[in-house]
Amino acid sequence: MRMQINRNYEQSKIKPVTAQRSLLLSIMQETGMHLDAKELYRRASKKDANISLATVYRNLHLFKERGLIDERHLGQTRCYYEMKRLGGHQHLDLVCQGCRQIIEFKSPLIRKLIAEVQRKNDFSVTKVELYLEGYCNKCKEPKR
Amino acid sequence: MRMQINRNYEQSKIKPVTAQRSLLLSIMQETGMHLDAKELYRRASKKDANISLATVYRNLHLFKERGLIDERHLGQTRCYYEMKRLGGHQHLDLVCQGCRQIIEFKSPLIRKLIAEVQRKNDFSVTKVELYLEGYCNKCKEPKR
DNA sequence: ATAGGTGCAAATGGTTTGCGAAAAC
DNA sequence: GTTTTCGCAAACCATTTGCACCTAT
Repeated sequence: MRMQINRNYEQSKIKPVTAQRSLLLSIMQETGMHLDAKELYRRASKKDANISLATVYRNLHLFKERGLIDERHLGQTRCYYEMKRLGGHQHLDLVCQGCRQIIEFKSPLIRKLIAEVQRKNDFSVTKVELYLEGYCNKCKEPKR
Repeated sequence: MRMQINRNYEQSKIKPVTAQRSLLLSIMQETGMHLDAKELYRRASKKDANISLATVYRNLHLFKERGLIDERHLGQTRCYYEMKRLGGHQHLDLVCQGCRQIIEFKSPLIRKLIAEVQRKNDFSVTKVELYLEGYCNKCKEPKR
């Protein structure tokens, strides 16, 4: 099966350019939000009905390793992925237990906290995962 | 199978007192650190060779629901559990990618950050999961 | 030509669940 | 005696992997 190949990631560190990789990256770029593997697979399948979930997983690992995307867990058993942002991409995710929306929260305190950890514990940070669960303003009134 | 029952959790909100529940809670209390279900099961099996992993899982859910323990993910597919601490138990976990140890880090910045979220986003926080991955002072010099 | 990627189906690992036997109250 | 839990094995779900085939370079 031969496909149109979008080479707009050629300058990146991804070695062999394949149709599947182009497709996956362009979906992630357009989407600009957290996607899990299944959802990415669902969206990719609309353009390439033969793409397999294994390919999605393999390439997510590759993209992560090459620093193109970030992985977050957000308290789920599955993982979420999103394109890496430039600059201060440190943020806190607020996961609403009512509507399941994910709200991003940025604050200078996050950078300060990370700096404090590095200094006080001599710990060199490579990955930041910060999230809170609770109820957003629309979903207040928790069940109990 | 009849066992000695430790009733020291009778005042808690756990409805029927069973030998398995007493055992599991006492192990968690003695241990005072992050345990995953398998490790808790391993330790419980030494005292009660017949206890099943399903019972461990079911009771971990129960304890969590009743507010006796906290659950954390720490970037793993499995979950870790620990007894709930009194007062400002908010902390950040540092997960070392070298030796896999988990270091707890406390800072007033954490409370400030959470307060800021509640105020600025009108988000009512019910669960806090904060962790960083990286290399501890002994494991510095990441592989690449 | 060849290193490496892909699809498929099977394997894995943590967690959950249906069910009949047994314990708690 | 009734309600709930327990142990077992099977089911689940996200993810990973072995393998034969195919593609990019």
